[in-house]
Amino acid sequence: MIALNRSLNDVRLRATSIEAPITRNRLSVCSLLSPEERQALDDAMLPAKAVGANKDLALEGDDVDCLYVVAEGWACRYIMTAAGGRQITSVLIPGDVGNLDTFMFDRLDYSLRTLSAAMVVSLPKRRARALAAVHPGIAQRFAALAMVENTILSAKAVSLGRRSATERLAHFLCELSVRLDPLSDIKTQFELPMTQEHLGDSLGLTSVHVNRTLQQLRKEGLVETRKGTIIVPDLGKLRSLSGFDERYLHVPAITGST
Amino acid sequence: MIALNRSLNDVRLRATSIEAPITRNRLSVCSLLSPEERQALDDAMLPAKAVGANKDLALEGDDVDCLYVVAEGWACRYIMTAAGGRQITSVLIPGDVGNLDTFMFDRLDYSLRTLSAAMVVSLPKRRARALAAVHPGIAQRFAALAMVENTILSAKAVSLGRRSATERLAHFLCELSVRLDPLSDIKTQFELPMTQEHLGDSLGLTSVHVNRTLQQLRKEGLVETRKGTIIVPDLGKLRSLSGFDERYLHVPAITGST
DNA sequence: CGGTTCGTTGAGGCCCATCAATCTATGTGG
DNA sequence: CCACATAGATTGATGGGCCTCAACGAACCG
Repeated sequence: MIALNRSLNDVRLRATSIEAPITRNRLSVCSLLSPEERQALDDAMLPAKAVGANKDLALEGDDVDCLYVVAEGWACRYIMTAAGGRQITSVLIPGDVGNLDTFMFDRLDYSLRTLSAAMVVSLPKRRARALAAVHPGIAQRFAALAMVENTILSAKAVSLGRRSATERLAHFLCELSVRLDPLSDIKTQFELPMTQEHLGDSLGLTSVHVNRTLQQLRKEGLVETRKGTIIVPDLGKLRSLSGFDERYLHVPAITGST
Repeated sequence: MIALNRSLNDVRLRATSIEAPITRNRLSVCSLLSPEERQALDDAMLPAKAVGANKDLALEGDDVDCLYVVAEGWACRYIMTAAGGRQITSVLIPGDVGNLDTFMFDRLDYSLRTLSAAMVVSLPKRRARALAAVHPGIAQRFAALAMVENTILSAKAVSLGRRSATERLAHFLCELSVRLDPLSDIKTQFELPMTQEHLGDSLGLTSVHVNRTLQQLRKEGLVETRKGTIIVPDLGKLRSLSGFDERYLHVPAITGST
């Protein structure tokens, strides 16, 4: 079972054939939904669209009428300050819903942008609301996803508020290692389609300091980087360095696995 | 202990009308719920309990079986880092649900503590889930509250990641001025039952630097402080200084007002 | 009065930002 | 194939915002 789910490549291959149902979305892929609810959600999704890297899907202030699901590739939510600073508030990986809150609100409070080339699936807000009004399980699914985002945002607040640059970066990598492969906690290597500037905008640092911090981690043998992929030789060390505790991600509750 | 007794008396005076329904909670007080849904939620609430200031209601790692609603007084969620740092991830004001995510998860990812003396109402998790499984409106209400918390957490990430100490403090005060009185945006004075250390733990600063930052704001005539109350002579200036835009709080969507 | 909590002030230092230059990899057009 | 452009990674020098440590003041209460 774990072995089946371990390979992301399988899923990605299937997702590229647009005819196949979109399997990588955290809205409907959940054993907690009834089969009818899952089917209803999948039926409401519009066909996937290909988007290039560093493209804004929507801008802060927009009235968006669709939920965007990142089926493939990475994206992010970001907010600009008056002074021109950029803060990435969420990094979105395959399966994530980019603008969950559009389910409730009209105005977008952040901008939505791809980090890498991506496939994006749209779910019309009206249909999502209509489904949630009929199926309590779907409404609860929205609540569940919102609550996980809540814990991730809380963890980010802890990092931004109270952790050093090294700890922040290490913690972020630990978080990704779990989110990218929820069912195996031995994900010690993964592609990271983010520039050091992206990392800085996510971690509240400058790209220059991200660079130096990465060097520090490399020097201590905690990470290796090769052309956009991250290798973590000793996940345990990285976790203890950053105080990472994966339980806040609530993988069982979200995947529906035991 | 002594301070506790005094505070308890204080609260009891106001709370003597315990027979009356708990009106100050953002779960059921919402015109978007049907009258039956609202009634069902209110009926599920347990009687309010008085709690002193700086008391932990629950600790990180606890398996909590109730949702705690802060009916009166202030509270917060906080997370300790391995190094001993404290980060307040959310400040809870009257009406807020302290642990919304307990609706979905068993383990608490943060500690829950009062800031001032408070009245706390409990809603058993099982009853909340049972209600949500039957009433889609209630499930959506949980989703809506979680999504507002997400926008507040995102704004906090922006502050922690990209704003100076002065901007952070100013932004936080602007946020409170709206949250404390959603229906009038002219709330230029309010009680703030937080020490400078509390503020520091919320803003990712030390209490010493909060002190200096407050002095700065006072010197510029942007805030006045009197015994636990904050006065904002010119809300517009404070807002533009901190880049505050109240729309992210989505007051209309949450209160159900137009 | 003495204890405690909270606010205030000062001196010194570090982490990270800022500014700027260089290097590398990749891609592009002639 | 080379000249050139561009994006991203790297390095150095310098400075500042905030932390740390420490002491003192103020308010409150037993």
